[in-house]
Amino acid sequence: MAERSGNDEALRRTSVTMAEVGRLAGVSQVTVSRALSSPEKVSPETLRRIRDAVNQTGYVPNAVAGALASSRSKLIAALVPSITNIFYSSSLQAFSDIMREQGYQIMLSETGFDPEREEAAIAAHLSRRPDAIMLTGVRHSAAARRMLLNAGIPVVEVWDLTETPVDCCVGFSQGAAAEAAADLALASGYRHAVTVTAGNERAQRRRDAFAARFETAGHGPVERIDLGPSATLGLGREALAQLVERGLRPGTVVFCSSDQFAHGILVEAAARGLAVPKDVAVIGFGDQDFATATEPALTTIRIDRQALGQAAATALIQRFAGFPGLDPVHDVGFELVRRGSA
Amino acid sequence: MAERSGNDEALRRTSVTMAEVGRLAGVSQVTVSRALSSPEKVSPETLRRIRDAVNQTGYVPNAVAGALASSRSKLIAALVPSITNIFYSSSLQAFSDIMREQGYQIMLSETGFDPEREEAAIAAHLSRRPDAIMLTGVRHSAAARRMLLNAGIPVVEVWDLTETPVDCCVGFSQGAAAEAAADLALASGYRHAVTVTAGNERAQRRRDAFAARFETAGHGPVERIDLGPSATLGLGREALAQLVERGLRPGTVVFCSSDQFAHGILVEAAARGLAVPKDVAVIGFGDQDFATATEPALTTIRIDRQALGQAAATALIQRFAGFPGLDPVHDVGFELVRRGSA
DNA sequence: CCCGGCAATGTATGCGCATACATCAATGCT
DNA sequence: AGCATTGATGTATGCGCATACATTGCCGGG
Repeated sequence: MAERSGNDEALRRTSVTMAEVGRLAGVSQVTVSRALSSPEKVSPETLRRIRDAVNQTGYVPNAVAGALASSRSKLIAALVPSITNIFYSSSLQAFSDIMREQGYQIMLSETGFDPEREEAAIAAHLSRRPDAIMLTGVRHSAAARRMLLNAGIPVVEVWDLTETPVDCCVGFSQGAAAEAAADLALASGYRHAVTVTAGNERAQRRRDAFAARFETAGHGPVERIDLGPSATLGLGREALAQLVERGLRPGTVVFCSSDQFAHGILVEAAARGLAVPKDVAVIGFGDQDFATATEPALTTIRIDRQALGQAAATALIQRFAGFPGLDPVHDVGFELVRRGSA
Repeated sequence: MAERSGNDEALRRTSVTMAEVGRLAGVSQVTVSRALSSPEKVSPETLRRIRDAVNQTGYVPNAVAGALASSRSKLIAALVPSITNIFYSSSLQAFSDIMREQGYQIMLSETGFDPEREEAAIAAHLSRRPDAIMLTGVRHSAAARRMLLNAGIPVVEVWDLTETPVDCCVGFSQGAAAEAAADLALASGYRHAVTVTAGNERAQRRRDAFAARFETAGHGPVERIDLGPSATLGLGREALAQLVERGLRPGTVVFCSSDQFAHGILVEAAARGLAVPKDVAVIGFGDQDFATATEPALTTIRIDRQALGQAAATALIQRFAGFPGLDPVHDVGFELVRRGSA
C-alpha cells in the first residue's frame, strides 16, 4: 500500500520519532518537542538544526502519543443527523472552519435522527477522548446523558433550545418560528392551512406549533401531510397533487418543514396552472439559496446556519478558555422572510 | 463544564482506567483488556465480574492509549472539497456508513478545492495516525504525495481516475461523461452549445471535454459561461437571462456542470415563456433527487454517488485484509439519463 | 570576586493500553 | 504415573510524547 516511493531519503516503514530527529540534530527528544511547540524557548542555532532534521527525515509528529501524554487531544467530536442535509452540513461547515483555525480537528458521525445510533456514536467518540463534543438537538438517551456528564468535557447542543442543557446549547425556538409563520398566514387572511412535514422530530414540533396557533385562532382543523425523512422537491409536488385531488379550498396556505417541499409545491402549482399565492400560498423553512430564485420567490423562515455553527464553536472555545459560566443557552433566533409565495 | 451530574456513583474527574476496573473485579489490567477485546478467552465468571465493574464505574476505554500501544487507530481520514456539496456529502455518507460498520471512525476535513489547504489537512490528519485516508480528486501537491507515500497506509482517491494513483482510486472519467453528453446533443440535432460551469477543476474538465467534442464535430464555437464556486439555481437563471440578452439562437443546448444550474435555466425559461427543449435544451450533471421532478424533467448525467463511496470503502477494507494488488483503478462509470429537457 | 538569576538543555517519569511471554492448574493420553 | 497440552490468568514492557524537575553555563550587580 503506497509502496511506490523510493525516490526519497525517507522511506522507513516504522515512522520517525522525536528521539530520532533529536539524534540527527544532536539534541535530546525534549528539545525537539520544545522546538516544535514553543520555538522561542530554543536557541536559533539549535532550532535550525532541528528543522533541518525534521525536513530530512520527513518527521510527522505523532498526535496520538501527544494526546495520551498531555490528555489534550485537539479533537472535537461532532454528531449530526445527516450530512447530506444542508441544514446540518452548512452549520457544521461554519463550526469546523472555526475549530480548524484554532487547531482542532473534527471527528464526525451521523445519527440518522436515531437516539440509539446517537448513543452508540457518543460512546465511540468519547473513547477517543475529544476535547469537546457537539451534538444536534437536546433529546438524548439517559445513558447518553450520563456518559456526557461523566466525560467532563464541554458539550454544546445545537439547533434547539432547552432550559436543561447537558452543558450549553445554541439554537432557536422551533415553536416560536412556526408560530411566527402561523401569525403571518393569519394576518394575510388565509383561513385554511395544511402542513407538509418531513419525518423528523424537529420538523414535527414546528408542525404542531403551527397547527396549534392556527387552530387557536379559530381556523381549523389544520390538515397534516406527513412524509418520509428526506425532504425533496418531488415529494412536495406530490403533496400538492394529493391536496388538489382532495379538493383544494381557496385561501389555503401550506406550511412546509423545508424549502424543498415548498419549492415542489410551487412547481406543481405552475404545472397545474394554479396561481401562487392566490390559489395556494406557500411558506417554506430554511431560506435555502434557491428561495429567492423560485417563481414566485419563497416566503420562508430563515435560520442563519453559519451563525449557528459559529456560535457553537465560540461557546466551546470560551469554555476552553475557562469561562464556563457564559450563556449556557444561546438563542440565535430566526427571521421570517416575506417574499412572493405567501 | 458538564458539572451537574452528582446523581451517579461514577463522578470522578480523572477517568477510569482498565486497572481500576480490574481492581474492582479482582483481576489484573490485562484480563480486563482481554474481556473487552476477546471475551471468549476469559472465563464466564470472570467476565461477569468485569462487566459488572465496567457498568459500576462507567468505564469508557481510552482509544488513544489503545492506538498508541497497538499502532492501529481505527480512524479513517477523509478529505472532501466541501461537505455542503451534495456530490461529496452523499458519497462520504455511503463511505462512512460502511466504515462505521467495520468499527472505524471518520476524521473529516474540507479542502475547499484548494491544494494548499489539502496539503495542510493531510499533514494534520497523518499526525493522528489514521489507518487509511480518503482523498477527493487525483491532483495533489508534491509535498502531499510525499507525505502520503511515507505514511505507509492505504490511500484511496475518489471522483477521478488516473493511471498513477498514490495507492488506488475510485471514480469515473469526467471527460467521457461530458463527451457522452455532447454526443447526445449532436445526435439530437442541436447545433449551438453553451456551457455553464462552476469554478472547480472537475467541472472545468467536463466543460472542456464537452466543448472539444462539439467543436470537433464541426459545430462551434461553444460559448462558455463560467461562474463562481457554488452551483445555485439563481446563478442558473442568470446565465439563461444573460444568454437571452445576447441573443439566443434556436437549436441551442446548454451543458451545465450541475443540476442546480440546469434547474435554474428551466425556471428562467418558464418565466420567459421559452419552451424546453424546443427553444433551449438543457443537460444537467449529477441526477440529483429533483431531476425527475422538474418541468420538464432533466436530462442529466447520473453518477452513483452511493456506489462511489461504497467502492472506496471496500477498496480500503480489502487493503486492510491484505489484498493490496486488487484493482488499483476502479471505474464506477456514469449513465446518461435522457428525460425531457434535451 | 562571588552569587543570584536566567537561558538553554537534559533526565526521569508516566499517560493507558496491547502484546509477548511466563505461570499455574487441570486435563488427557500413553 | 508421567508428561504434554490447553485454558485462564498474570508480569513486564514499551508505544511516542509532554511535563516536572534538575543541571549547566553565563552575565551582571554589589
